Amino acid sequence: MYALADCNNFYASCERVFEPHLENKPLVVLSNNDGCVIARSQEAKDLGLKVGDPIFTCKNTVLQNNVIVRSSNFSLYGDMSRRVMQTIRLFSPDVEVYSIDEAFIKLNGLKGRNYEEVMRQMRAVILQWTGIPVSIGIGKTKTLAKLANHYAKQNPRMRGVARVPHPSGEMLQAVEIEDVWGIGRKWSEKLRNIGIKTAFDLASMNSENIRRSFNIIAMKTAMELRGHAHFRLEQTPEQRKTLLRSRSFAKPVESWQELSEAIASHATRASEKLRNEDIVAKVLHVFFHTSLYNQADQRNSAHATVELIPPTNVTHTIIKAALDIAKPMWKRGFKYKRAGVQLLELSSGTVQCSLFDSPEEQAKDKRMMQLLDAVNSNMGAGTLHYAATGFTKVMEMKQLQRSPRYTTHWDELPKCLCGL
DNA sequence: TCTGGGGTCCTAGGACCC
DNA sequence: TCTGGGGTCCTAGGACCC
Repeated sequence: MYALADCNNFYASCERVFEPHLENKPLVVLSNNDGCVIARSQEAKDLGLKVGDPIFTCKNTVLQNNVIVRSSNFSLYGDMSRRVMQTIRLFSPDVEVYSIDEAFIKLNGLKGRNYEEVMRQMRAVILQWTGIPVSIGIGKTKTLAKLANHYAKQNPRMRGVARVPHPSGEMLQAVEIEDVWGIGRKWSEKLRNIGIKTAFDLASMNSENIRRSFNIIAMKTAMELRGHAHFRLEQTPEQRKTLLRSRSFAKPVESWQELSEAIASHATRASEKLRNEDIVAKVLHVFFHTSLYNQADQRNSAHATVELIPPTNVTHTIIKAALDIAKPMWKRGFKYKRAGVQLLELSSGTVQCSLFDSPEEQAKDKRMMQLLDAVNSNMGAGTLHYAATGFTKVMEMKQLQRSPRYTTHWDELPKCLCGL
């Protein structure tokens, strides 16, 4: 048996933990640079605000309903997530952290006990210790646990915990096809066209037909709905295959100076991430482009790939390689809106050196990176950085409404929540 | 005026091998 | 008109997830 614990309106709930006066009010959290809605409180959902809506198109709804608007505060969300996950681990050792606000839990260790009861208890503890409300779904497969979770959220009378019953027909009929885990917009549309409208309908479909019309994942999803497990709990995450660092600019960028600083910054962040995971990259991809909403003659998109020989995670090596391939692609006169650096063919362990590599140089680079990481870890990110990342603040985000980083910065600790 | 930032997997088709 | 039978690797595009 599996359970899925999913935090309710996670980012909005995090904002509320330290600002209880936001309870029961419509609240949205925006993407980087305050562009789009990425999270909503229930009240904001009820007003029809959608994830992905550009905030400037929602102006009327926001003003008329006094919707509270917050910039994203990932330091806070990441730390709150860690606390929730830690609490979950006290109830079962078999936990897969599936996303920042969700975890699958294998319930086998709880045999003989009433699963719903234990999960209700866990839910209460998480709420008490972290202030975050969660919903929990229980089922024979991960897909069914997801489905039960969705059902719990839709039906307040479940008080946050639902379990797929035997027989499962009624609950499966109550869940729309697009709400099934693994069935997205395109497939839902296609399925609806052939009369498949609910989870129950999909579970009743012939497996081979599903595989032919969609793919093997869709087929496995249908089988999971019938109670046959195909997706396992993945506790030790597989080594990542790619790593991307990119961002839109708060203000469009025209000069090579600013663009190069942005690319160097992304290269820096990506390299740090590599070292953090003790892996190296063999392939580097750099891209930048103007706004997708520009007129055709004002659009420009550039990307290039280069092999890193030997594979590396050294910041200055990656910055140099990135700038070397980016420079010839930059065109004067375009307003660039986004840039990024992607690393591929990642691997861990020993690296095959090439004939002309110098082990002495590599050892030196390694010591330098260790020192760099140690300083930045002790004294704050960016304390020590490469000049190539610049001083123009091109990477600074527009974040007008960010709440304090209550739990991760000494200067921003909450001083008093009790009104004294 | 203003439109996020990450990931994974599967499939088809083409190029190549014997 | 007829035109072998197996493989692998790579890439682009499209689907999905949060």
